Amino acid sequence: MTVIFSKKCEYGVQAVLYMAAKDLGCVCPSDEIAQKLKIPKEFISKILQSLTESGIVGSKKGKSGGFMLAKHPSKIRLIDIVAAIDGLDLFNSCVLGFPNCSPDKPCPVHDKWGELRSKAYEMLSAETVDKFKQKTLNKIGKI
Amino acid sequence: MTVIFSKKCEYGVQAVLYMAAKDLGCVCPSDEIAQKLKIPKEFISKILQSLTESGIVGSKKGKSGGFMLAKHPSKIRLIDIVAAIDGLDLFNSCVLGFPNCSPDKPCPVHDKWGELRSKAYEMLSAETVDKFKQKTLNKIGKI
DNA sequence: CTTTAATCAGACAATTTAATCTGTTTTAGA
DNA sequence: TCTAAAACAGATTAAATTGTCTGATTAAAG
Repeated sequence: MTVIFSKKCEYGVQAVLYMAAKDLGCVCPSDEIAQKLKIPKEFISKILQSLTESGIVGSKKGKSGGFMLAKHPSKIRLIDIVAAIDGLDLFNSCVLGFPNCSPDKPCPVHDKWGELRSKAYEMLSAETVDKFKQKTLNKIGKI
Repeated sequence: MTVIFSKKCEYGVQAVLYMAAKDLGCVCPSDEIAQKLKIPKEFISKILQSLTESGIVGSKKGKSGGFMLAKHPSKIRLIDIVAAIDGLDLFNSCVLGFPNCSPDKPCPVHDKWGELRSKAYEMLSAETVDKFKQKTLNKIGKI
């Protein structure tokens, strides 16, 4: 099982961080990304296609084509990738699955969880992919 | 999709909170719990059986039987229920799904996520189900 | 112009998780 | 003792997620 994001989302974030760690505007075929990150190639290809529709990633067809970031890495927040793939329900749904969990009908852990959820949201909103360049390069070298 | 716990785990925590909100030692048939919490009855029955094996819940067979807490509510932590159903991998797995994520091979967000994960673990370890009695009663009244 | 390597599109298969079904055993109470 | 209501056990189905396959389209390069 995954931690909080779907597999699609995990792989999507990995791929965007990977592209952000390369030279600006660099074109990456999905096969390269799949190999470097050990992700099934057809799967990451599909995910990158959906990120293309979301405007986070760009694509170039044909020989020597591939994917590239559609924006400057400093303009891509982690939350943008999550929102594009998994959506933001995660940050509005009840952590215990109670129906109609809301401030006026709070579940028992509403407040305790709310704090953590806000911190997570803030972190993902504050961090842009350019900030992870060095850490991503380190990690990729060790996969 | 669920937030972080599986549906089984969400329902398991709900059911234990429900029992903790009732009188001490009170016997609850799974049908009652299913109706009050709007959970499929065969499903919650299975979940309660597994919590019985884990020693968190006790059971009484036959007519006027049902489930009851096997320990005093002040001795049941939220993390105990999570551990029994979903396990604790959640708190050791890479949030981005990178292979071999560890302090010496950290993923790009290892530190940022680590803080949040620790806080979540601490909260679930600190909170025992007796503390949610009033909030649970409030919520159940509004489902 | 042909070949090659890429995205793209959509169907399909496999796996995991969630939920249901069928039946057995147990026990309180009439 | 009989019946009803419950846990218990195991098989099965359904749904969602993950992963694969086939083929079409596109474009660079020889």
